Amino acid sequence: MPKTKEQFEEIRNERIDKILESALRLFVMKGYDAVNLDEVTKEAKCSHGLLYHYFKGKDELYLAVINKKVVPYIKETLQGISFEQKAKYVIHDVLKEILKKIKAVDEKNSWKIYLYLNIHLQKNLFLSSAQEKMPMFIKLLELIKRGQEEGDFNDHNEDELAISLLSLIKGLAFTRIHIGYKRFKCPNSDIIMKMLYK
Amino acid sequence: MPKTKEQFEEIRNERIDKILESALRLFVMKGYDAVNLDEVTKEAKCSHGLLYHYFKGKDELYLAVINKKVVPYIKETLQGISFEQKAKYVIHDVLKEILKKIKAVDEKNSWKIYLYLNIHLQKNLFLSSAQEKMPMFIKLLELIKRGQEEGDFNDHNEDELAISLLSLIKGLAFTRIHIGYKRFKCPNSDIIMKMLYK
Amino acid sequence: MPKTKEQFEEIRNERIDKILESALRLFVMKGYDAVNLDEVTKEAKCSHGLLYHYFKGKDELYLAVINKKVVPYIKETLQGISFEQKAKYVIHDVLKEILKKIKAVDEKNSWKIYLYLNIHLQKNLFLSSAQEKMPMFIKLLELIKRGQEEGDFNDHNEDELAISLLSLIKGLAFTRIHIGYKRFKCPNSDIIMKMLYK
Amino acid sequence: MPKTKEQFEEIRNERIDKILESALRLFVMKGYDAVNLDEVTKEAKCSHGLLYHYFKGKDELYLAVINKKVVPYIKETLQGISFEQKAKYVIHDVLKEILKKIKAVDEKNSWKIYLYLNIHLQKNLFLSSAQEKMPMFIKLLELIKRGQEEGDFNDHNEDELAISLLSLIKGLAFTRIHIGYKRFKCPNSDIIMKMLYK
DNA sequence: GATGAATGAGGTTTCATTCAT
DNA sequence: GATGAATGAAACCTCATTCAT
Repeated sequence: MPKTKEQFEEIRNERIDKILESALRLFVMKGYDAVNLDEVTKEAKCSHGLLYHYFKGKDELYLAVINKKVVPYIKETLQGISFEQKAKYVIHDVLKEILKKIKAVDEKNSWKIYLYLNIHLQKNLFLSSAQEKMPMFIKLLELIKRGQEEGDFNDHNEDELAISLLSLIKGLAFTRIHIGYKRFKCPNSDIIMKMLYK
Repeated sequence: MPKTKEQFEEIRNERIDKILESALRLFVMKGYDAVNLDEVTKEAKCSHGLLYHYFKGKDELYLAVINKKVVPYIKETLQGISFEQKAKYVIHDVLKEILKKIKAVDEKNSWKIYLYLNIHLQKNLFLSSAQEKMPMFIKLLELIKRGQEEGDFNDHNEDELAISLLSLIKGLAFTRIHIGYKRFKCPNSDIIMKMLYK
Repeated sequence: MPKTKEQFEEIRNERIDKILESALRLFVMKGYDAVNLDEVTKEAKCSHGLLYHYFKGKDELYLAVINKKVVPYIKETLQGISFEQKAKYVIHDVLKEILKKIKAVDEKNSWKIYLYLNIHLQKNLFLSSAQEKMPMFIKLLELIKRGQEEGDFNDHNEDELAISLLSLIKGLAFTRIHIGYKRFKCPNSDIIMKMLYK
Repeated sequence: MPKTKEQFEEIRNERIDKILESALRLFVMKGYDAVNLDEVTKEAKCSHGLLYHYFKGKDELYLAVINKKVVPYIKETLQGISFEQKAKYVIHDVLKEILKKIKAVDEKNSWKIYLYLNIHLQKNLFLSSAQEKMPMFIKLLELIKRGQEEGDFNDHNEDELAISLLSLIKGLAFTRIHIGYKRFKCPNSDIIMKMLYK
């Protein structure tokens, strides 16, 4: 009995997902250049041919990881947060949500956060053009300004504050990944918020 | 008559230094794997042969950059600081010294700081064994504990605080490098110290 | 639809065999170090990449030549010989069989014999550990001892006799190879057996 | 006080000798291609420059080893032998002399014999033309013929006998070198002479 | 859709040789 | 005579990518 269209579709998607997951892990752990596609195919248990069937090349695979895995994850993570509240609550909520993910036993959370911030803090690679970057950064700047106007945050330059915050989180994700679950002590969100408060 | 030992020594050192400087820049800007030795030799204006005359290979070149350029620079940077004072002053002094370097027009400062922290926060590469790591981290832990005992710092877990601090600084150096001198707004050390204070 | 396993297997084996044959010839004619893989690939009409697809490196290629080409050949050559007879007949049979091969027009025979004895008489290279050596030597010792007990062989030290015999044969193969088919006068097996007889 | 001409001469010769000795050992142990001149200079404790001051290159160094070390040694070894006696006595004397050297504790003896025979049995290298080869071989052929006429040797083809003899000796030297002094059991010259006798 | 053989450009490394002093 | 720094061609090896089936 031949498979239905849906079944084919499903197999297809599973295969693509396997490749993306393997690629995600490896890109995070070793960095773009150190990854070789042999490892990816081995981990995803597929042939070179198939990988190239789905992705035009290494670059596009990387982009696909970002667009299919990382960005949706970040959106989902932040989707429950109300941006109507006072700025300090918004930022605190975002921070708590992200730290919760970083602390999670499942490392994948940290991978995605790390990759996301890595892209947003880097002026770089081939993807620079393909990727409209910094939306998160812009949003954060607005929130900080609002927080200052609302009288909650200190008067340091807003750029400084935003960069500090993002750098810190990226650093934490990086450290979480490379130091392992057990040895990693995640700072409380309150510690971090102190940077912003008056 | 052969050249004197001193003459050889001097030629040697100059050439080695040139190579190390080039390598330092490239390792920081592109990461270990993305660097190819052609670039290094081109930048250092020497042949492949010479590079291999002085360094056994890419690995060893990287290690030499760390040991000859980065570690001494960090030591020098911190050497004026008195560790006799109260812990909060020590840490603040260290922080100020490091931020001053990161803010400097000369990018090299940030390179070295970035590489140093990268190694110390990474459970890593081939150098893991060759390198007794984490001495800075250990020292920082002690200082934080002392600061807590002296009643200046909050009671958050000291590991958390240390990792946060180092991650933040590394992130700043990274951002400074990749975002360029002019666009980079370095946070004031007071902002950062807030993470520690009660 | 992918190629069947059998098809792949066949392509693979043909190509591998071509490479091994080229490598065998070159290793014998020039020695391990003088061979460069360019020659091998040119002779086997394949790319560098393919060679490395099948063999991890030069070392492994050499080992594969031994294990896939030389050892089986020796086994096959000696397989018809009955080891039940008196020792002097066994050795004489082995000798005749080997000399027949060395005298053959097709040089490949001498290559394999030469390489085999080269390995067995050398306390050597990288393969020392990977290779359980000297089994032929051990066997030969036993046969010589038996021949002495049977009253056919002289009473010289059995080690001396074995080494002489193998050295001689290796020398003949070497000479056959480097002096060419026509100029080579292979000694009669009777001449050689005289070394052993009373 | 300046050195005299003779003193300079002596230093010079000592230096050259050191280089030749190192080269000899390495050429024998590793083969021409596997030797690199760095090893030679290291072993001879001299600079690259000096080596090239005395020898035009690797080829010439090899030739110098042959002409300055190997050939004189062989001549010296055989010089006491009377060629007036019956052929069988001449050959036996030569054989005894050579085996005595191969058995000697000092490995150098075997090195030189091995290299000498290697050249004479090989149709080869760059030196083929530079080197009038085979004089020993020619001489041996004459002796064998004479021995046959004198009724002592068997009637096997004289070429066969000569090649067997030289191959055997070369094989022994090779084995002696690579198997070590202690494990090597040198065959008695009588064993070998049996190949020739009626 | 799927396979893995095959390619070749380009990276890393080695080493005979030259050279200024 | 003597040094060792310097060169560059050529070796070894890797890996993104293509291709026939």
